[in-house]
Amino acid sequence: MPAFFAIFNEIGIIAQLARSAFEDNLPDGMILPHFTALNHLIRVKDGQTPLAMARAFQVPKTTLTHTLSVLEERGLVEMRPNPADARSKCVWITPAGRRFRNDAIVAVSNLFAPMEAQFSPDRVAKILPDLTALRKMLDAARD
Amino acid sequence: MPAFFAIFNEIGIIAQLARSAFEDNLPDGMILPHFTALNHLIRVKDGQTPLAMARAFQVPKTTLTHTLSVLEERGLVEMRPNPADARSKCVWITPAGRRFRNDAIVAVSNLFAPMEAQFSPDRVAKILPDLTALRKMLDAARD
DNA sequence: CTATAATAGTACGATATCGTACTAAGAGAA
DNA sequence: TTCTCTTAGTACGATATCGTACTATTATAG
Repeated sequence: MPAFFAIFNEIGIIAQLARSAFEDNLPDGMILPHFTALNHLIRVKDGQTPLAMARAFQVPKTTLTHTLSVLEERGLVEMRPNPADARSKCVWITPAGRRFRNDAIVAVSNLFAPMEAQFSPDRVAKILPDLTALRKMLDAARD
Repeated sequence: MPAFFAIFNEIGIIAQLARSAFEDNLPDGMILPHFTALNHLIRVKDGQTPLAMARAFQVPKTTLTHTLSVLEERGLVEMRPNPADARSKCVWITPAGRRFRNDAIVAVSNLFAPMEAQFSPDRVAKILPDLTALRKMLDAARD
């Protein structure tokens, strides 16, 4: 029993610490989900629907509505009607949104840089596949 | 750059999925932090101050105040004055709190059991030290 | 001993997350 | 076409998290 318990516990703590450290490097009032949404729009593509994004992040769609409304208020994304479906919308990142995301990437690089001395990228690369397998297992278990 | 980014991203997703799955197995209205607090009081010891617990969980003390007030309302913990310091309190787990925690442990065991077929405890044990090292590094970086 | 600083906890307000219920629109069956 | 079911998004309310500011108490400097 304790094996999974221990590992998920450790992972939970790491997620919390990493998130905290990351958010300390974001401008005031911005939090991880704001960055995550913008990053997704660039890494995957923009013009997606809010629902598609909610599924990608595994959060309820009401949570996404809220996150996007914040980003829209701050001019980091733009919501346009979906030409293919009048119920729906498409989310586009703005130039300001791109700038914000790029600045955050720089900040996080500075945050991680000193860690590479203690924890080599090789070592990171070695655990990543196991974590990915773990994630896929949980994802599948979610039926 | 992408190494740490990728690993913290994966860890964040796993934490979210595991938390979700875990909370689905808790009674209505109870969430992970409620269990975490009770579990800590048993695994470490009860009679601790709220501040000591807040530090252990790396959350603001106001968050702990809220969590403990919920647990107290539900009769799962008891707050008593700290005989050594009149500003302070001590948190004691009640028999109902112990029952709740034990039930949750059983539920989570059932949740993890089917996963052991796909992800052996051996494999889990192999990544755990790396995760612990990662956690300690983040903890230290937090100055 | 007294004045000041530090500490434990809480009150309060802002924002985040999420569940339920609703509206509007699309999809499929008869 | 029309009736029904599903889907996309939002409104709303409940709870969680967290920062700031406050009170009460303790520790420390002088």
